[in-house]
Amino acid sequence: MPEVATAVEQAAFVCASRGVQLTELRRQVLRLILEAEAPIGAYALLDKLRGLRAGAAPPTVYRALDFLLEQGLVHKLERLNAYMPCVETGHAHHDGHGHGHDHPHQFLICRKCGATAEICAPAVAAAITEAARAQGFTPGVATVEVEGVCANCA
Amino acid sequence: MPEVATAVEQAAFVCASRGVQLTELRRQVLRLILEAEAPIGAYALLDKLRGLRAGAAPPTVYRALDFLLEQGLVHKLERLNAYMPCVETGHAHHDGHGHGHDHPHQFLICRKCGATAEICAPAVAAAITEAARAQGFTPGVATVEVEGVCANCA
DNA sequence: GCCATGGCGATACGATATAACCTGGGATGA
DNA sequence: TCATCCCAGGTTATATCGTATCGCCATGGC
Ligand SMILES: [Zn+2]
Ligand SMILES: [Zn+2]
Ligand SMILES: [Zn+2]
Ligand SMILES: [Zn+2]
Repeated sequence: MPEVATAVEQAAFVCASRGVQLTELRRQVLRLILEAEAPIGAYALLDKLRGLRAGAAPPTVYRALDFLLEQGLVHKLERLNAYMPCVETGHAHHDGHGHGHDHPHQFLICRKCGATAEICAPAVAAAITEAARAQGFTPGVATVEVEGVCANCA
Repeated sequence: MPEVATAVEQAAFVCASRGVQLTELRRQVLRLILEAEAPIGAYALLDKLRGLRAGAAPPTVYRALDFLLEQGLVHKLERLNAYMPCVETGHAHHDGHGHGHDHPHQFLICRKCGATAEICAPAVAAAITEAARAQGFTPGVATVEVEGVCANCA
């Protein structure tokens, strides 16, 4: 998977430009998430990580996940308790609505094959903001996860 | 709380009309969820339930929750791993977009006080459906949970 | 050298959720 | 009447998800 290596290098560049360290452990965890074909749970990740680091324990993987989540390199799927890579990583040519870090996003989760796509639909974010404000609510981060059937499985 | 009793009776009516049983256990769990001031976790529910049923165990509460979720009487907040009553229960005079069972809904979760409101914003549902279809994805149930600050806490 | 910081190994624990098995009661139908 | 089935729910154990805490070591100012 050459695109995995590319994504890891982009992540390393992003981290370097922010003055944070993409250490070997974090790199390994990111790579495992990138190699997974669908969102992957923390303990599945731990099993795979043990192939690379004998002594890995839950805090090992959770600390790496915390870092990757903070940096916006991966996302957590709340419905699945699982993690997947952010598709926006390394899109340095983008700007505006927060690409690369804490950007608005939505997920489409296929109930047949489990494939999950991250999309960025400004119209959805705008509708949510408006609906929240209509209730006097000041919106922050919105979790949007849609279960359904993907194009391949239809 | 007279409105709790009313809501339980409405739920009983809805269940009877569907030919399913709102048993004593399910009624107790629904009542505890209705009495909670914010979304309540399964194990907090279990603690309270033990005041009513000495031998209650995790499966006791999870089975009741499964039933109440299936019937659309309560909702699960994925970000919180907690449960709250559906505000639409018993709105028999409503029809159209699925009131009372599997209806589109969104949640506004206050990060200060934890108060959570269920809203129904058709514009949000429409934007999500459109964004999903644009990807060739056939959308089903959408989880929308917005973290932010409520009107009281602003 | 000294100390602050950050990464991470290691143990333990808490919180969330399900699997597997069994019992009893009511409906159904011979 | 009795066999049969389904369903609710009790019981025990286990899987999964996530934190708290301690301590070691390397790095980098001072
Ligand atoms: Zn992203
Ligand atoms: Zn699919
Ligand atoms: Zn509802
Ligand atoms: Zn509030």
